[in-house]
Parts: sequence; C-alpha cells; structure tokens
Amino acid sequence: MTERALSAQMKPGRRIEARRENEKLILQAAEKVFAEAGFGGATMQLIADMAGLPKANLHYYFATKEDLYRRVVQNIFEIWLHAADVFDAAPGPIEGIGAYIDAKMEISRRHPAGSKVWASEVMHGAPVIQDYLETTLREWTNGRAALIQKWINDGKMAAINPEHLLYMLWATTQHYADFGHQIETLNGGKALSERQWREAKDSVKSIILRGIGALGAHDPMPSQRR
Amino acid sequence: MTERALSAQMKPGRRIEARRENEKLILQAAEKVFAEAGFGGATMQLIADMAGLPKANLHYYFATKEDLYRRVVQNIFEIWLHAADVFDAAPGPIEGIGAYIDAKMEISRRHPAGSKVWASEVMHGAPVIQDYLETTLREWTNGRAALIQKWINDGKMAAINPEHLLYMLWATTQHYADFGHQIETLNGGKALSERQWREAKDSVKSIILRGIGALGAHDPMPSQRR
DNA sequence: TCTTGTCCTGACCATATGGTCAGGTTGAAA
DNA sequence: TTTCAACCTGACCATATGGTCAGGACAAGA
Repeated sequence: MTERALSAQMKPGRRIEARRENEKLILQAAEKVFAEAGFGGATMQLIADMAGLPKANLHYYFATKEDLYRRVVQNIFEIWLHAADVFDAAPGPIEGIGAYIDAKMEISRRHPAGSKVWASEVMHGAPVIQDYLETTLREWTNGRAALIQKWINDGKMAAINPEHLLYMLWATTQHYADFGHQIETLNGGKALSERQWREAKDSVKSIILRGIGALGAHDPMPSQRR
Repeated sequence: MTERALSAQMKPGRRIEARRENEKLILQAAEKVFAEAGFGGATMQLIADMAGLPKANLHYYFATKEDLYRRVVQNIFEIWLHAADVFDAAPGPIEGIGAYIDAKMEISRRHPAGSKVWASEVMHGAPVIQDYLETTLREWTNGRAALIQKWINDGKMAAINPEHLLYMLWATTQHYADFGHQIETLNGGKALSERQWREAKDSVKSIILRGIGALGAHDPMPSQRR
C-alpha cells in the first residue's frame, strides 16, 4: 500500500498540509480584500500581504486574479445555498421561513465579507457566475417558490407572490452584511451587540411572518430556541 | 444692466449652456460606469468614451477621478433623501410607509445605476461619504424613528423596533435596483414588466404594512392611485 | 543517500491608467 | 474689431499592477 492519501491514521503529510493551509490563507485574505475594495480595487499585492505570502506565491496557487476571485465567489455561493436546507424539511412557513431567516442572518453576521463579494458580483452583472444564476439558483428558486405556493394552497399563509417574498427575504437578511457599515454608523459606530442581533432577527421574523399571514396579529413569536 | 445671467428671456449663453450640458453628460456616463465596474474597475477613458468627450476634457471639469465619483455619490444621496418627504406629512403608517415604499421602489426603477453606486460606496466602508452618514443620515434616521415611535404610541401600528423597520424598508426597496440583474435572470432574462413592478410594490407594501400591524389581516390594500 | 517533482520567490516585464501640460480655439465683453 | 479668459485636447509621463520566469529549496519515495 504505497497509496499515501488514505492511510488509516490520516497523517496529512507536510506537503499537502501546507498546501491546504496556504490555500485557505489566500482565500480568506482574498475574500476580505475583494469585499473591501471590489474586484477592480483589489490588488494581488494587498491580498498577498494580508495572507503573509509573497505575491508570486499567490500565482502559484491561483493562476490569475480572476481565478482567485471565482473561487471566493463560489465558496460563498455554496454557503448561501446550504442555508436553505432548513427550508425544505419544515412543515409550514412559521418554521421554514423563520429558520431560513435565522440562517441567513447568521451568515450575514459570520460571513459579512463573503456576502459583500457576492453582492458586488451580482451588482456588476454577475460576470463570473452568470451560469450559476441561470441554472442552480433558478432551480433553487423555483423549488422554494413551489413550496411556498403549496403552503398558500394549504391555507397556511396568505396568497403572497412567492418570488417577491423570496426577494424580500434575501434583501432583508443580506442587508445586515452588505450595509453593515451603515448600520454600525447609525448605531453610534459600534457593531451590533448580541442583544441587538437577536432584536434584528426577531424584528425581521415578526414583520415577515405576520406580513404573510402565517402568524396572527396577536400570536406570540415562537422563539428560535428555548 | 450688463449682468447677463438673469436677463428676462433667460437665454443661457452658449458657454454656460455647454458647460451644464457637458457636466451632465459626464455625470451620467460616470454613474453608469461606476455602477457597472465599481470605483476601482471604472476608468476615466471608459467614462470619457461613454460621454463622447476626450479624456483630458473630463479632467478639465473634474480634477480627479475621486472628485467625479464624489459628485455622483452626492447626487444619488440627494435623491435618496428627498424620497422621504412623503414620509413626514402622512397621518399614519399606511400612508407614510406606503408612500415611502412607492417612492423608493420608483427610485430603484428609475435610477438603478445610482442605487448601485450608493450600495457600492457603503459596502466599501463609505470612504467618501462617511461624514454624511454620521450627520445627515443619522439625523434623518432619528427623525423618522421618532415618527414611527409616535405612531406606535398612538396605537396605529404594532410595537416594532423603528430602526430595524427602516433597515427593512431600505433593504427591500433597494434590492430591486442592486440585485436587479439577479431578479432579471430569474425572470427569464427579461426586465420586470409594468405589471410585475406593480406586483412587486404591492407585495412589499402588503407584507410590511400587515407585518407591522398597520393593516388588518383582511383589510384591503389601499392602492397607490385609482 | 540519491533523485525527482513539487513548492517557493526575488527580480523583472509589458501594459494600463490617472493625471499633466503646452498650445490652440472660441465665445463674449468692451 | 480687439482682447482675453474660459475652454478644449493630443501627446506625454510616472506609476501601479497583473503576470512571468529562472533558479533555488525541500519533502518524500526509492
């Protein structure tokens, strides 16, 4: 058994361990720089400095700036998509949409840079992930829209246009990442506290769930966890 | 009366007319290019070409790329702020917030490029309009939040956190500009039709107004105009 | 230990870009 | 008609940036 990769004790070997490490370092730095400066404003030198590697080394791992950028965008798209897993298993809009809002708010909180890169990419006409929009995202959207329509038919919520409801969910949750700087400024220059994040989530869930008639005007808001 | 500027028949004079014309041409082109490419990705040459002027001429009107950019951002901020005029005179949330949503949706529709530039600026940490955020926008926000709080106290809507409600309004309405490309792609590659825009506005208003308890679950949605 | 292919990097290059400027043009005041 | 300041622009420059490459270092299999 000279096959090294799958040895039982899983000792990675310095070589591939370093590779993994460096790739991760570069991707993290790239995400941050792309988020802060945009694709055009980001420089390989800046990313290199932030990653603590010589610039030429970046080009060893990622042939071009665009390749690196593409990887960053794909990574966040992956995260984005998986946030929807909670959506499907749910018996109704209160659980499904509620959990989806929680998940997406958490992404905005934990991956603000990724969210910004994604927003930037779409705003500029999706030059590198247009095909994903037309395939994966379209299917995803159609599937969720159908589920929402089913909830409507079952009388679990009011007759809302499912697409526009989805846009509203995306818009509202991503706003806390993309416009985080504005929110922070209006919050006296301080990042939202734990309590404020909870308040944000509750506000969003409360307005939307009541707004789509899934929650009666005087029903209590079911907490995320108790 | 050698004072030329204010002659009764208001003949502008070729000189200043041309100046106004060129400035407008440049600003329009710049808005578009900045929106499509971001500050870093935009080039003076591209803006010049789109405006149909030699590059050196841009620098006659705007000393630096940053000056030009700043003007573009300030312009959209102005439009943005004035959308709120409808907010104040309103007797309650149905009229006030309803009209505000209409106004901001209309901005997203008519000035998508400006909206994107604004979004980009904020996303990148507001390098050029930070002071506006801290002064004008903060005052604006506090004023509207107070008004919303008053509506709550008067029993005209549920006890919602006013700031988060405002964020939601901004997020949802701007989404139709900033993520217009995504929406268009999901719409089969076609821009939203007149009917779809109306549907979007109605969906947003319906969900939010019901969500904040300003509209009973079965009240009809008051139309914008009839 | 020897060999080899992967990994790493300082130095370098071609190009693109923001910005300048000298010199020409032109509208309009006198 | 004269004058002149505002306006315009082709040509140019300094710099920044994405990307290349030759040659060295090093892990790991034989």
